[in-house]
Amino acid sequence: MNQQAINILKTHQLSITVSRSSVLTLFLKSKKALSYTTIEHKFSDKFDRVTMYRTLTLFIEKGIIHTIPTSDNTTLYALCKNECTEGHHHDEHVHFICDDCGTTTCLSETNIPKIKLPKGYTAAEIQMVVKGVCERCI
Amino acid sequence: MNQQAINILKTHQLSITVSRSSVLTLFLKSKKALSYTTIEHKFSDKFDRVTMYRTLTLFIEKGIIHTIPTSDNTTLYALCKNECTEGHHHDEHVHFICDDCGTTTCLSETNIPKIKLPKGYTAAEIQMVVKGVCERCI
DNA sequence: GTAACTGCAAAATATTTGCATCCTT
DNA sequence: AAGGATGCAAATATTTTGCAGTTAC
Repeated sequence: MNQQAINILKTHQLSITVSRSSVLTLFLKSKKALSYTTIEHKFSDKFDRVTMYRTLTLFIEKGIIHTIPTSDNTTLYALCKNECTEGHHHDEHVHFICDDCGTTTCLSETNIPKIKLPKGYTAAEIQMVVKGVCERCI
Repeated sequence: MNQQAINILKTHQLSITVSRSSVLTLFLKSKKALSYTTIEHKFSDKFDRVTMYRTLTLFIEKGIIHTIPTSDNTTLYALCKNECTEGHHHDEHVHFICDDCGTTTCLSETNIPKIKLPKGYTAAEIQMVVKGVCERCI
């Protein structure tokens, strides 16, 4: 089992199981956002669909991964950065979805600019998704 | 039937039917984003679920409505502004989701700021969703 | 050993498709 | 009248729940 994955699980006081560390390792390796279908297919021979759902739900609750909103109504999951704590996501970077290869990347270095909201509105969380062509598909 | 709804349908060369104008009227009246469930419940006694799905899909194709990405994996639909044309959405404003009342509003006056992407990335479409407290829930 | 995790079966929910009928143009 | 739109039935896909067996600690 991947040591980094184990550490993350320990940090969040979760028991170390094969399915959890496998899913986490996949995220750590791929370094991009993954759809539920991708994850499920990757492990369909090893774990049950239900376990996948429960694992992902748990990771979201614990602030280990977060969902990325996409306009085409698919759910994408990506690793949170360390600042995420349980129940409160700080995900202040831009997500990029490539129209060509379909890959979603967290542009960790690209911060979301501050914006001025109309009078009366208070922001708690901002998400920004850019679609276009990524560096690998130019 | 609402005349404004009829005009929109005509503009997009769609035949005028009760279900289409009803759905469109709902959007015109509510002036906020609506979930599929909301729309379906509103008309469950009048139209079939299937008709709702087909109507919404058609409106999206024609550039009449667009989907709003949300982090909690629900799909929201909102009216496009006039600049939207078939197959190509220009939806360069910010969407605001109120954590209190759950309402999603299109902040038409708040434009999405230009951002600098990493080398190699080209943007075609940008979406920005802000969560927080809206003017009605302060 | 015990509490938590997993797998299986099945329920509940959401979405899509085919086809006969009805409505718009 | 003709083509498109709708409703119904049913197929398919997605997500959730209950419970018994298994595993981590």
